[in-house]
Amino acid sequence: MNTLPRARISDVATLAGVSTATVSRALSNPDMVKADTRARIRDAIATLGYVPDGAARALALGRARMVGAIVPTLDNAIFARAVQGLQTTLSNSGYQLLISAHEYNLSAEIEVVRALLERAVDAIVLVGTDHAPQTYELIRASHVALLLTWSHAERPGAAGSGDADTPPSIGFDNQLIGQLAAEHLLELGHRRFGVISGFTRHNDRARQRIEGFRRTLAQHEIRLPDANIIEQPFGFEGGRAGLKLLTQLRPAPSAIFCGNDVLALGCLFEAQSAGIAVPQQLSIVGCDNLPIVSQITPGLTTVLLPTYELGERVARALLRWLSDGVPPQRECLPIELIVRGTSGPAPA
Amino acid sequence: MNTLPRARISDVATLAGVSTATVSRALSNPDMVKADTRARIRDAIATLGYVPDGAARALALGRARMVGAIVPTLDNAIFARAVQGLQTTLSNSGYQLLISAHEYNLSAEIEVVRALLERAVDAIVLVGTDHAPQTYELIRASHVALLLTWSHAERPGAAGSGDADTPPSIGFDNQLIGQLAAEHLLELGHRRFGVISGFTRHNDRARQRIEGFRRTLAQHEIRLPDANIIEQPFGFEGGRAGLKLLTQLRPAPSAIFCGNDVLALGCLFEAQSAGIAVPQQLSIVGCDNLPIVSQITPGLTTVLLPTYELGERVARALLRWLSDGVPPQRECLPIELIVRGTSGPAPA
DNA sequence: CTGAAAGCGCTTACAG
DNA sequence: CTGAAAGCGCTTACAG
Repeated sequence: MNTLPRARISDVATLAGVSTATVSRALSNPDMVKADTRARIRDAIATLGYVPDGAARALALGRARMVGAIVPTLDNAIFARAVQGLQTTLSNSGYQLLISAHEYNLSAEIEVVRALLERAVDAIVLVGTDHAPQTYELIRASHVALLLTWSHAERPGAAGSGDADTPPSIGFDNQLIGQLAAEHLLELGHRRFGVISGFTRHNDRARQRIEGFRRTLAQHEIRLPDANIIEQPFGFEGGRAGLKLLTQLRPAPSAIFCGNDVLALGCLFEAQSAGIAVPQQLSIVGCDNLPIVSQITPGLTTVLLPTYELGERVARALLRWLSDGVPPQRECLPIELIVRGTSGPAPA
Repeated sequence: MNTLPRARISDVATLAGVSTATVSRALSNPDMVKADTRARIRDAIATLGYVPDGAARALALGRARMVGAIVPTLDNAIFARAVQGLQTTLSNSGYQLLISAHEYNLSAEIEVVRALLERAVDAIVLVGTDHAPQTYELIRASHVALLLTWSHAERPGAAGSGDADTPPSIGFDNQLIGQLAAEHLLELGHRRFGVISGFTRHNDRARQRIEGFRRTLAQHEIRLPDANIIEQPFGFEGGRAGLKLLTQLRPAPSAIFCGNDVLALGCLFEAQSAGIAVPQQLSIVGCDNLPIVSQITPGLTTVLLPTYELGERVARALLRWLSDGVPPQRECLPIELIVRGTSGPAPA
């Protein structure tokens, strides 16, 4: 319609015949303004197509109503779903989400954090507890709220700081994931195990899952040799490669716990390609419960992580923190093992 | 370390014994500042942990180095991948991505656009051409750059505006997608067709794909009845429901084109559940080429859309636009049919 | 090469 | 209920 420069609050004020202060109040505290003044302002806003400038508002207010989140990648449905829950919930409360991925590169993360802080976000969400000391330092110096997710945090990274400095976290008990998988497979009579995991360096979730699996086996007097733990890049190919390596072991495992469903599916597909019958000759347990895993045949036995809900919970905790100033309690969302066709009795 | 309030540029200036102007220059035009002054400033920044305040910077500069993108959903890997390409490329040039999803709700989109404009983004990316007039109006009044993607835009939505007002677009030829599917299936001898699509209302991509499919059939004297086009929510269940409906037709189709891979997979899984042999009794063609479709058996015949690259291209076009001021040319990325196991000769 | 000062577009005590 | 004015933390002509 018009090619005039973007309208400012002063344009609205002039057109409505009031001061900018009144326009501002009409926008943020409507009941401080007389009804018909408000109406004139409303009309002026409409005819000018006025949209407030968030940068100016953020500068004056000291808060931008923006939250930054850094996830390992968007290329895994599990993170995409959590981001979706986070975004939707924030959005409903007038907060905007800034999203970045670091693709499992810890030093990339530092730059991403800096970029987020430079946008004057009010809070930052990070996945897991493994982050560079510099990451923690930058965030602390900036006084923005920091919430860790996905892990039900122990003491974070290498920061070495006291308990008072531990950022709050909302996530899953990753050790329990490994434990549930182990208990299920032990019950089925398995005694030789393998693990396919993403790289554990800089990934506390992966380490904890393995640890929970290993610890539970140990309680049943079964040792899990290091050689039986294969680390692979996330992706179907990683799962395939993992199975190839595990089948070369003597004795070969009869049951494999995979760090997530993508690896588990890769493992399953490779088994099918290689003519290994699942679950007759090999049992597989994953983690995440992606929508696809209940569609394929056989269905994947896996641990359900409510990640969309995780995103919601994180958002709500953050919103409360930002408004009340009270930091969230550590929280741990319930998870559950779902048994499907890829796990069965150990072969004789 | 410290619990002092966040450092401002004046703190840095004081510590370094210079003016704020000099600090500002050292940050944005380093070679305007003498080397040893620069060094003192660098040190001051380091000891204070200073991070510039983007809100103030954006206000002074008139640009926030932020781009807003609105996608239908993050819950489809295909959008997640494009967002990933967009985010990575923007990030490398110092731009931050603000992301929102509207979950296929056109009026939700208006609010999301407003939220983005209020954050003073420099540009907005929208998927497809079907948007509320108000969406277009809001963006125009705000003078932010608007780039349409996924579609190789015809005239957008209901705006009814002249060609000069058509926003630039970078996307795919969605009609060609349907055409490639039709040509392939015709060559295999099929004569009875069905389509499973997402809802076409407010979704020009879906409409165009069907149109391309239908038009190509028409060129071969084959009519595609409306009853043979099933609209379903995106998701495996939608694909399953679509197949159930199509198999009730008399004559039932021997070949089905699905608007995307998720629907196609749902259709395939339902065929397997129902004991329909694919491709002996039924051929299926999808669109997207998700990673999973080459892993399953039989592999899915589909049209490969380079969506990560799309995200990159969109980002680069935007970056150029924002720096040079020259709006991007309309662009259409190459696509290709990939034949796998779900399509085969028509049954006798 | 550097500094003093105005200005970016808002909000909010402070007065009235 | 409303307005004048200061201030949020930067940047950038303008002088020197």
